[in-house]
Formats: sequence, structure tokens, C-alpha cells
Amino acid sequence: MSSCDLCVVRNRAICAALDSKELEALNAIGRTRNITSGESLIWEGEDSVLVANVIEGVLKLSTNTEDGREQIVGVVYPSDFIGRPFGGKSGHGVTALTDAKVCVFSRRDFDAFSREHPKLEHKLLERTLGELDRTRRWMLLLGRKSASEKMASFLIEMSERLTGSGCKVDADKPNQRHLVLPFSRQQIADVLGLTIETVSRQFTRLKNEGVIDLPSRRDVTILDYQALVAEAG
Amino acid sequence: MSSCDLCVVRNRAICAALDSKELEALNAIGRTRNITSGESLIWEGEDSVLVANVIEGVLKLSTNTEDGREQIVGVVYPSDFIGRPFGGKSGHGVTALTDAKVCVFSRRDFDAFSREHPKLEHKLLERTLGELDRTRRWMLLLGRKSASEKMASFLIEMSERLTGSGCKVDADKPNQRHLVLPFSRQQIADVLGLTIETVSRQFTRLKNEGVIDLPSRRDVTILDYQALVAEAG
DNA sequence: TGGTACCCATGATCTATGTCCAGTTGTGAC
DNA sequence: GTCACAACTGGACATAGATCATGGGTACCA
Repeated sequence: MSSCDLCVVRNRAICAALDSKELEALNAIGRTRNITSGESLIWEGEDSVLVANVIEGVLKLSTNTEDGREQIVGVVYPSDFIGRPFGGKSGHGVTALTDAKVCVFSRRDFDAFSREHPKLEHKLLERTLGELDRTRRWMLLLGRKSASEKMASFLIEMSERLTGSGCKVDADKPNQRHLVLPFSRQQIADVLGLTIETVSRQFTRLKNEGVIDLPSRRDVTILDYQALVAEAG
Repeated sequence: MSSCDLCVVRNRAICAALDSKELEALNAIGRTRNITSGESLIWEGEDSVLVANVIEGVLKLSTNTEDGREQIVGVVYPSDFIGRPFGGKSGHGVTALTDAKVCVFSRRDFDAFSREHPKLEHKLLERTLGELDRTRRWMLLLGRKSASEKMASFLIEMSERLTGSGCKVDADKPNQRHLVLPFSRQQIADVLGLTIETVSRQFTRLKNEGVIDLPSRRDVTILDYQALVAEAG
């Protein structure tokens, strides 16, 4: 029995394209790896040497200007794919925001394997097209939205992406939900293209307006989801 | 002889993955279409019904907020691929910036064809991965760069993308190059997440500093490429 | 050759957000 | 417990870029 049979993302990651025999072959060239919060798996600008599937945890993709400003260009969750297949350099670093578990492959091995398995490549293509859509939507936010619109959009996105892992919707209160952010205030600022102070002020404003509650630094209770949707623009 | 044999992007578009027999089959489900400047091929939010290859011209991909602010999320050139294969809605409109010629396919037909031709899907995957890299790089610009850095980055990107079609490098003057922009001032603003006034002021500043010259509204002569690189941050 | 409509440049203001800094809260070590 | 450090909040002020307003080019059409 291959260890993949026990994998929690077996049916959601790109591996879902493979039958058990193929999966065994893929498993033979990969290995699982644990990463602690804050640790990097890939660095910006280095040659692409490895790719991976996320099994557990949340990781950020980020780029920096030479003088140290940072922009988070993507966030990946369990079952998401990481890395740049088919050559080239990695345009962004990949760093764990929480403790994480990933299934890593040498990029060369993975490239060769995927070229022989069109169903896998097809899954990867669908996933990449989806990621491109999501990224382009985020460009509208970065280029054209105000700080308050950015914050509202961020909280909505978080409540959608964290469903199941860090976000619970109570059947009694459909307009209300609770989430545990995998981000510090600075990281939220780096996602939204704002400063930490602006993010902090937006949080307190939303709290004062009764739209959210902040039980602790990493916890957010959305009290009025519709108000957020209206504010997201 | 299929009409593809005469196609100028035959060896650069995703079609390059196909042999002449396969190409004939693809050609049978596609047709060329001329688009005049300003005309749209795909509208934001509509179901994805067609995909296409660009043969001639330049087109923009853009999204809008409900109250009319626009962000250009991508620009496509000859040999680039347009549209969203494998279902879903189009997240952005596609509009010609110049007169253009494209090779269009029904999305359903194309989906079916590509699933039967892994080499085509592979090309499409490589192209999509490249586009995702480029898009993520642009996020750093939108989220973290100043107006002057944005303008410098824009002019550099233009001089790179237009090489061959609208940009000439003179061997005598390697630090100098000429380009014909496919954008109005407003469209440049929509690419950079700025207003038209800021774009205009940046142009005159760069001109006054001797970094560029502006022979006409759509023409830019870069006089000091290195200065632009330094300013792009 | 004059009209008209768009596109662009530029000056004068305004304001959202950045910057700087001081104070507070939470957390983990010993 | 308390010490030390990092994360966060919030006030005061500065400013890049937006907004508003005007006038000049340039192309197109009659």
C-alpha cells in the first residue's frame, strides 16, 4: 500500500488524476516534508529545483523590491500546488505561515513524470488557469480599491478560503462566521498593498461599526457578512 | 494545404505543438476573425464560449468595479492565447487596442480537441505558467511601487514586449530605443493603477529630465534606458 | 477653412494613506 | 511573578497622488 492512500488531499490535489498504480510511481519520486511556521521552501530568484503539493498548513508566495518592500502574490492551502514546473527561475519565495506538511518532488523528476501522464498535466493546467483567474481578480483590488474596500474584500476571501479548516458558519446565524487568520497584521498589509497601521485602523473601524468582533489578535468574528460584501465594492 | 501553413504565428503559438495533420484538424474547428480597434471579443462575467490565438494586433484584458473604475489585468500580443478553456466564466473582458486578427474556436470544440492532444495541452500549460509569473510580478508593481517606479517599469516592459513589432533598437545607440505605444494615456493609467493626470505628469517629468523624448502622443523615444532601469526599483 | 470632439497637459487644491513615534497589550522564558 | 520582546494600536503630521478645472493641440469631417 502506498502512503498516498492515507493522504488527506488524495482526492483534491492534482494526484486525483492518477489511478493507484500511477500514484505509486509518483509516490516513488516524492517525499513528505514538515515545515515550521516562518520557514521557507523556495527563495525568490533561485532556479526552480523543486515542486510540491500542500498537505497541511498555509504558505505565502511573496516578492520583494530591492529596498525591502514586500508584496504577497499568493496564498496556498492544503491540496494546492507549489513551484514552477518546466524550467525557469522562481519569481517569488514560498514561506510557511503556519506549521505545514508538503509532498515535495525534484522539479526534473516531476517534469518528466508529468509529461508522461497527460491526465496529471491536465489537472495542473486547470489548477493553473484557476490560479491565474484569482490572481487577476486580485490585481483589481491592488490597483483600484481603497483601504476599506481592500479590507472587506480580504475578510470575504478569507472566510471563503478557510471554510472547513479555519472558518465555521453557524446555521443559526448565516450572516455571521468565525475565522482564525493565518496572518499577522504586517502580512495582511503585504497582501493588500497597505501599511500595518492602515490595516490596524481598518480593523478597529470595522469593530466600532459592529461589522466584526476581534476576540484575539488572530481571531475575527464576522457579525455582518452582508455589510462586508457591500463595502467590498 | 491548410491555411495555417501561411500563418505568421504558426511556430510561436500553441499550434507549434502540432504536426501538419493535427493542425489541419484544429484548423477545421477554427476560423480567423478581424477585429477593429476598440471592439470587444469577450465580455467580463459572461460564460466562456470562445477561445482564440492572436495573429496580429494588441488586445487588453480588463476588469471593472461596479462603479466604473477599470484595471487592465493583461495585454496580449501576436501568438498569445486568449480565453478560459475548461468551463467557468470569463473574469475579464478582452478588447482590441489596435486593429487585430485572431483565430477563434468554440470553447467546447477546443476543450475536446485539446484533451485529445496532450502536446497542445502541454504548450498551453507552459504558456499559462508564464502568464501567471508575469501577472504576479505586476502585483508587486501595483501594490508596492510609486508612480515614478510604475512609469519606468511600464516603459521597460513595453520596450521588451514590443521588440520586433513596435520597438527598434539602434545598434549605434544601445541605450536608446523607439516605441509606438498601443495605449492611450487613460489606458496606461488603467494598467498602472494611476490616474491619467499622474501618467501625464510622469511623462513630462521624464521628458524634462532627458530620459525620454515624446515626438508624438503615441511615440516614445527612450534616450537613457539605464536611467529607466535604475528608476524602476 | 472652419467646426467640433476628443485627447492631453498643467495648475490649484484636497484627502487618503503613509510616516513617525509613543504607548499598550500579549507572550514566552526563567 | 516579572522581565523582555514582539505585535499591535492610536495620535500627530506629512505628502504622493487624486480630484477639479481650464486651455491647447490635433485629427476628422463638412
